[in-house]
Amino acid sequence: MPLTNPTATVRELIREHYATLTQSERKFANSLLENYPAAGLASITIVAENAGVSTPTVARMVQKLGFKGYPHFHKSLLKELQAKVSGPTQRRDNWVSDAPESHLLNRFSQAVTQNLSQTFSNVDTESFDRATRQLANTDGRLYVVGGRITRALADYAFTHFQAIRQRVTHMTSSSATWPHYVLDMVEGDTLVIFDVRRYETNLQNLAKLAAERGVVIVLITDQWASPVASEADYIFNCWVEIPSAWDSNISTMMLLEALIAATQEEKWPETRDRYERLDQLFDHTRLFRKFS
Amino acid sequence: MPLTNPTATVRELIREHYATLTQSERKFANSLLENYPAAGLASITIVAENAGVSTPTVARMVQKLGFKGYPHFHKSLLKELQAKVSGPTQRRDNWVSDAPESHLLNRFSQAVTQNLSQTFSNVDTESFDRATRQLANTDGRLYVVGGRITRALADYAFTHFQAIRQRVTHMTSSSATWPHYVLDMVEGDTLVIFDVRRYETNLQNLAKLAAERGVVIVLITDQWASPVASEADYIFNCWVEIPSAWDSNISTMMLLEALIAATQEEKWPETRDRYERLDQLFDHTRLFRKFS
DNA sequence: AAATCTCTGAAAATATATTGACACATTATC
DNA sequence: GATAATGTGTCAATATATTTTCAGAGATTT
Repeated sequence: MPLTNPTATVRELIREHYATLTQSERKFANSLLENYPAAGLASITIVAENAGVSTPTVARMVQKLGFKGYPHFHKSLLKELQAKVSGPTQRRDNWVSDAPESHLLNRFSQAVTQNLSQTFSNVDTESFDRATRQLANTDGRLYVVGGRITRALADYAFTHFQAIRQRVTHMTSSSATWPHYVLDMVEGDTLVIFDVRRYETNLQNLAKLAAERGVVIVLITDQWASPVASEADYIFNCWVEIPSAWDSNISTMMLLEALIAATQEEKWPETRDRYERLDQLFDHTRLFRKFS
Repeated sequence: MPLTNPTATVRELIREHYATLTQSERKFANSLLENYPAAGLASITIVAENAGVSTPTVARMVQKLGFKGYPHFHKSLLKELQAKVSGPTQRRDNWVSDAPESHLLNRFSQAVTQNLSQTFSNVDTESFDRATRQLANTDGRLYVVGGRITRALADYAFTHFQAIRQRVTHMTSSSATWPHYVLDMVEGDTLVIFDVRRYETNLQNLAKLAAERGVVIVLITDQWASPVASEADYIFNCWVEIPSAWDSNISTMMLLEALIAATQEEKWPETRDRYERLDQLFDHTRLFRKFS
């Protein structure tokens, strides 16, 4: 029997054919509906056993539903699951309205959306929260360092963390000077390392030296993880692939900003005070226009 | 190898072991994470094929994760799925899977998505394309400058543009030195200015001086537009509001990366050549690990 | 109550999945 | 630049899953 409706979900197919199902076939159908779709994603043997029926019963029933055999049924269920999970991601409301789909901006936005989504869903919340508390801890110094490309992110991090808390240091990207900083690192200090591919050997050495001195290391890296990971206490992976010769750091930036926002929230009363004083200083120097 | 943590989800296990995975194992890991958990619920043959690796690779990897074999891994994934579906709330969007909706990460991600979407749909494609051609034009010099916060973005832009084309200058954020640069600016040069609130008066002065000399000005600013806009030839507005005391620069970064990507595409043959030479230089200096 | 029909699961036959052994290719190391 | 180490896929063996066949158990009809 061909599929009456090739786009129907298995659930719908079962409803549709329920009347023609035999007793033990219904037993399986119920078992599947009760735990949908997981109860149909194992092997026919296991699935049958869980439903309390024999394997031929299951095989016959899926054929009744219009599938060629159990594997066909299995594949169909899987596809449904896939569609459900990737549903929101596929939603492309980020298109640039007046450009064709193939315009770079649209290709780019799609890749970026994908990356952000991946990055977000791979953050371990608990780890994030603990890292935040560590970053807010002003008992120790906070060091920030980046590589060739990520230097800019380290700089951005520095600027913001400096506004939030005291005792922040940006280690310049010239690795020759790093030992000078390490000299003063003590237990309880925090070192934020940005390292995306191509990973820099110097950063790994730095991490090792810092770890030896009891410094807590927060690593922000790409999805493949820098070798620094072996020394790091907190690791955040950012998806960075875009259709281009280099890697995107938008998700890296997002993770960084999220960390900054969380740290700020953690230290709020103190931070507000700092912001106000900073504002007064700006007013005084008249370097900036008042925002209107 | 025993399971280090028998209650960990497969996703967590992958994260935990990611550093020790080999290249093609990661290929599979990524494929699974991208379509989790569906991409791991078919047979090892199909799963491997979808990820573009061989079956033994998958088998070896799941053993690394601590499973006895592929069937064990499969069963584990299934159990997760079952637990999740039968859980209280079924709604899990793309956002952080294991965090409550009110967690900062989720609030943050929502705001960021909103900003990116706004920014994208407000880009004028034609203007974008023309700006790209301007940025790719090596007849004139390309100057990049930013403000207090956006200095980091200017730096990022500089690093990338320098890889793509010749004749790029990053004007340091110390405004005292800007007149020196202006001295050499001529018609046909390009000046990329980053200015988000609070807008800096010096940048406006700089823009005026540059515009007088016939320099094409590309402005990347926020949704309210910096006063530099009146001097600028190309204006890109980025949505920057997040629930925090400061502004987010993720959409700014995205727009910048899009411009870089487009410029690179515009000049592709030349750029590829530059990248290759850059790679050789890196190989030579051995400052970086080869990506694996 | 006998005959027939339908349903069901046991078991064999067949197809497919999984794993292990090996050889080649690639990458690190000296 | 040679050598060792590691990673990867092909292939074969083994195990497991799937389907088919078939005989017996119930239900239904005559």
